[in-house]
Amino acid sequence: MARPRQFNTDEALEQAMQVFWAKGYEATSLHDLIGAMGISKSSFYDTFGSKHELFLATIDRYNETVSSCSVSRAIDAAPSPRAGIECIFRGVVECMTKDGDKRGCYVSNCASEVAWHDEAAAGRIAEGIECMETSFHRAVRQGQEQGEIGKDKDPRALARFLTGALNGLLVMAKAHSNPRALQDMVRVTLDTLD
Amino acid sequence: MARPRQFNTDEALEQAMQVFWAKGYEATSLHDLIGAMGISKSSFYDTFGSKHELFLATIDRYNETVSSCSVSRAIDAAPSPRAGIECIFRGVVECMTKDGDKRGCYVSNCASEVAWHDEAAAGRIAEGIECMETSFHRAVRQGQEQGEIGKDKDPRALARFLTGALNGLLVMAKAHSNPRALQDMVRVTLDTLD
DNA sequence: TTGTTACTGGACCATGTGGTCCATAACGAA
DNA sequence: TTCGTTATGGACCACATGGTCCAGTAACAA
Repeated sequence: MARPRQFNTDEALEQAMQVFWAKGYEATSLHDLIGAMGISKSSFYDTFGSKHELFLATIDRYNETVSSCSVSRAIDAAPSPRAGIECIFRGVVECMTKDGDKRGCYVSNCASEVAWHDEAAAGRIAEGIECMETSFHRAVRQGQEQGEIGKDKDPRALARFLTGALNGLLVMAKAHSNPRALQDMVRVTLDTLD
Repeated sequence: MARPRQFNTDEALEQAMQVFWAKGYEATSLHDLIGAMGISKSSFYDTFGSKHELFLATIDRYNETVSSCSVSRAIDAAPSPRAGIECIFRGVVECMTKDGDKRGCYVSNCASEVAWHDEAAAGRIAEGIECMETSFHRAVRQGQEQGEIGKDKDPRALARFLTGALNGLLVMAKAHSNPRALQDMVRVTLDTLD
């Protein structure tokens, strides 16, 4: 063995994800990527193989680090499971209307853009979606145990519904800058938990 | 005056929309477009100005011909407003799981891909979304008058919710090929109408 | 027949595309 | 010091990109 790796692969992957997230897969060029990653073209191909392989890797990374945590973490941080769910939806509305960050959810964006052209990506995207569902499922069951979510509801169905509603909210928010429409949507969504 | 127009502008626009719909804006090249439209590059630029102007025109066209009709039409064709709403959601599930047409909704795809980079497009996309909302709003009010949708609900909020839920369903369906998840989502969505 | 117009195909443009290759440099371990 | 490895920058590739321009052709109205 000689000379250990210099640049941080994870960090480069993170930067690449940010670019894909901000611009979309097709609209992102190699130039954009190596610029953001801070590595040379040669290193790029040596380490990540191709633009497409890199892309797949970023979805994996998102699933492992962002997706699997963000929903779960929000729920764990909140005073109760139901409050956690509410917090997620209201947080999305706030984030998408107030500041400039309208990127939405990476896996949701990928689903819209590439999921049905790109089999390899589709599998990973499905994993990401299922991961959200699982987090919601856990929250719903906990909420039901604590009596703040109707016990007559099917927790799996509710989790799937919440996952879909969240994705829908993100799409709406990208077009519709009117916060009232988003707030209305969230209100009705959250009412289903009663 | 001499020689009237030969190729049908509307038809060409329709074809262009189909390509953008199938591939997305960025992934569509001029080559793709003029091939599908069946016109020469020269005519393309003479008539439509640029790829981007053409794109905007396709969104307008979608709003005028597809979007404004599809939801309204489904509702009008159904035996009752509520049945119409149900029909739309179940239709999406069937369409996205059974046959190969996973393109989803044009305006929804555009919202995800370009809405927040592209101001000009965003306005038109917002119009499209509002159009869906309006159709749902009408259906909800009619359903309430006929007693099949809870009269205690705010029809505007419900319409916005349904619009969001539909968009969410489309995103889910692109990734998730599992029909049960989609059916679950639809069931909970439709339960809000009670 | 003539004039006007709609349209085409192809040449041409600069630049960008994803991708390969390689000589060279930096560096750490043996 | 030597050797193996990691990295770089730049040359190079073929082709695609969106876009312009124009000579030529086809069709119709007057």
